[in-house]
Amino acid sequence: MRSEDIAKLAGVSRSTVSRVINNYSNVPEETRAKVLKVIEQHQYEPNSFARALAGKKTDTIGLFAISMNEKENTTRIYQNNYFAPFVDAVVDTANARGCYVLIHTVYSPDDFLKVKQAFLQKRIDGGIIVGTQKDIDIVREMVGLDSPLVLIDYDISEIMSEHLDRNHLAVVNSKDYEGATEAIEYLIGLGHAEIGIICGRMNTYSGRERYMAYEDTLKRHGLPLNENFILQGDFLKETAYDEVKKLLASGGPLPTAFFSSNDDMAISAMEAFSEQNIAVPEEMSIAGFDDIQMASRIQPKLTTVRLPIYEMSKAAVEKVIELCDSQQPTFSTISFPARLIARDSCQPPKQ
Amino acid sequence: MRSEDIAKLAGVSRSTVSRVINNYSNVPEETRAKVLKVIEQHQYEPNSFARALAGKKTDTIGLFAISMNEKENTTRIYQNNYFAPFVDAVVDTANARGCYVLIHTVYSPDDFLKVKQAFLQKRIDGGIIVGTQKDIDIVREMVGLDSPLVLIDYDISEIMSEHLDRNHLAVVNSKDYEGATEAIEYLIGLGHAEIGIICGRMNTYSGRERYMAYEDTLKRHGLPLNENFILQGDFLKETAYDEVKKLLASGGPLPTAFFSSNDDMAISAMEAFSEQNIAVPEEMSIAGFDDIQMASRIQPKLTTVRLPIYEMSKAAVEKVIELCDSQQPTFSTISFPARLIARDSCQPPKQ
DNA sequence: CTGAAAGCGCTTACAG
DNA sequence: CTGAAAGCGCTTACAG
Repeated sequence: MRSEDIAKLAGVSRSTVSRVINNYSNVPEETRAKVLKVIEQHQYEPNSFARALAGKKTDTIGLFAISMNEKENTTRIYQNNYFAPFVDAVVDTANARGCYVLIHTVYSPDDFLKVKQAFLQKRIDGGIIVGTQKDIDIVREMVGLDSPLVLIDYDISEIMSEHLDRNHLAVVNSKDYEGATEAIEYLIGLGHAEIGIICGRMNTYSGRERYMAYEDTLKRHGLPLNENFILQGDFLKETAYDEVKKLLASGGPLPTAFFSSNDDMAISAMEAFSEQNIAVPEEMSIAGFDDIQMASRIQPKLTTVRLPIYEMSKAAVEKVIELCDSQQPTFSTISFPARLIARDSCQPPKQ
Repeated sequence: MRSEDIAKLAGVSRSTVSRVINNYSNVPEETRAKVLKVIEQHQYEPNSFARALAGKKTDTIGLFAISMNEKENTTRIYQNNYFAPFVDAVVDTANARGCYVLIHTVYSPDDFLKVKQAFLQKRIDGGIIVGTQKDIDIVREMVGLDSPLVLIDYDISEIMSEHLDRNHLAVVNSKDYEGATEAIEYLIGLGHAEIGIICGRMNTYSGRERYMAYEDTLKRHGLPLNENFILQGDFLKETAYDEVKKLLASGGPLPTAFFSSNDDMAISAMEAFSEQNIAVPEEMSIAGFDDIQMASRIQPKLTTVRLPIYEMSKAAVEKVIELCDSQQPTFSTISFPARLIARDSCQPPKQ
């Protein structure tokens, strides 16, 4: 069934059929009704490719999740507790706005070709990239494609200094620095003076921000920065588990609290401690970041920093759509607060 | 940049450009190289819509997650521990096969229009539907669209009796009945005689299968079926929590073990019990179904039935692609085993 | 081996 | 208000 067929059946031309489909105002109500009736009777839907070819939008946005450093065969991306809610929220919002979403994951630099193709082949009106690593070259390349693009979680100052701030681009961030600061000050307020950190991947924006907040806050409070208490994680639970075990095995002194750069690692750390009979929170306080679903379902319930993922995703979707609609290349950026959710995994240090 | 431009630059016709893009054999190596060079220089990618219009495939498959009974504003679909891994695995497999995936969620019957449109508008070559409820009318309608379609988790006998088994259709299931049977027999083997169940949504195939396994197995072993121990759940954690609390509040006798139709509910039940100081597994054994990520990270680690989601998803993707490629309408079905993973949440009943 | 031409199914000036 | 026509960017018989 093509518009031609509908036209014949309704006794009009394809032009008219097209006009009613596209809601042109200059179609008499009677004609419109006649055409609409035939369309409904036959469940006609215009071929989306033909429409797109003829200049309409695709009504599809791309969602690309970058997860370069994930190890093979371990947690994949949607089981990744960080990405899953973004995917969830983006699809949700986009669907509600009548957009389809094309999803692609990127595990290696080669996979990037696919996301470039999605743009170049005109499969999508615009795209959202989440989880970009610190790699201004890739960002430059993507921005160079000159399609509406929204980056979730990327260092704005880097974009500014590279003068990438005047294309069809928007950046949506969360205030990780402030959120992490709040968590650490909470720990300090509880009386902790020896605070360790499990780092995230330092080549991501959030990984660095969360770490910097840790370092700055300790310094500001005149607290020692003990190298042994700075565990090199990568956001993955296995690594955090191993690092904690290693610290424990070393037999050296322990901090009284740990701030973990994400919940997944915080929970592994809890496991590692409890296996060594170090009670959380009695003997060791742990705070996480992200507030993943599991955080409130384990024992003790995890104190963490909540990321406003839904709001961020929604903003990202609205931004791409806005960029698709507007002619003027604009650059914009928006940052959402991340706030502490105090639960049961932290308490004052033992005397 | 269009094929026309490439053609000019390479000194050939569009036809030839198209031939090299589509890997026709009758292009001399020299010509091919010349064209390829220009293509690469300009990062040219053929417009996917034009290709599709001209008869090529879209190289896109649809993934539709149906979640009709989810309550508003509560767990959305990708945070849904059942769907997330399917999405993960499907995207993964499809991407690896060079396919894009178009995702859409269905929360209400109205949303179904969108999935129909995706087919009708020819946006995708074929689709995968996961989470279809027992609604043969919708299935009939989808199958009637006459596009390659794979159903994950649907009652095959229903399809057979409706004679829907000769279209571009495939069904991918897991052996929930056998898996649930294994779990219940394990409980029985441990010595439990009073076994309760937390039901899933009975309008889904897996909800019914898991329940039937429970009923049949108890009967086969001559064990009593106590109505009070049959909790009406719907796969959602909140409902399970409430139901367990209600049972506890009733003050009536308790079973010594519960089989929960999914892990999410099993974990809620554990919470509810522990809040009433009923120790799991000492005083109450609990077995779940799905083996979600959280199952092995909570205390006690949950005994559950593992669903081979990755294999199922992979089969689904391969099946749609196969259906897209083949001319003959075929019907096929494949069923994957689900097996018990015994962990720490079950033990023999207290004397 | 390769180009000219028709066709895929739409949309949108253009002309009336 | 509405139809004929051009055009979107490809692919693929067809003819040579």
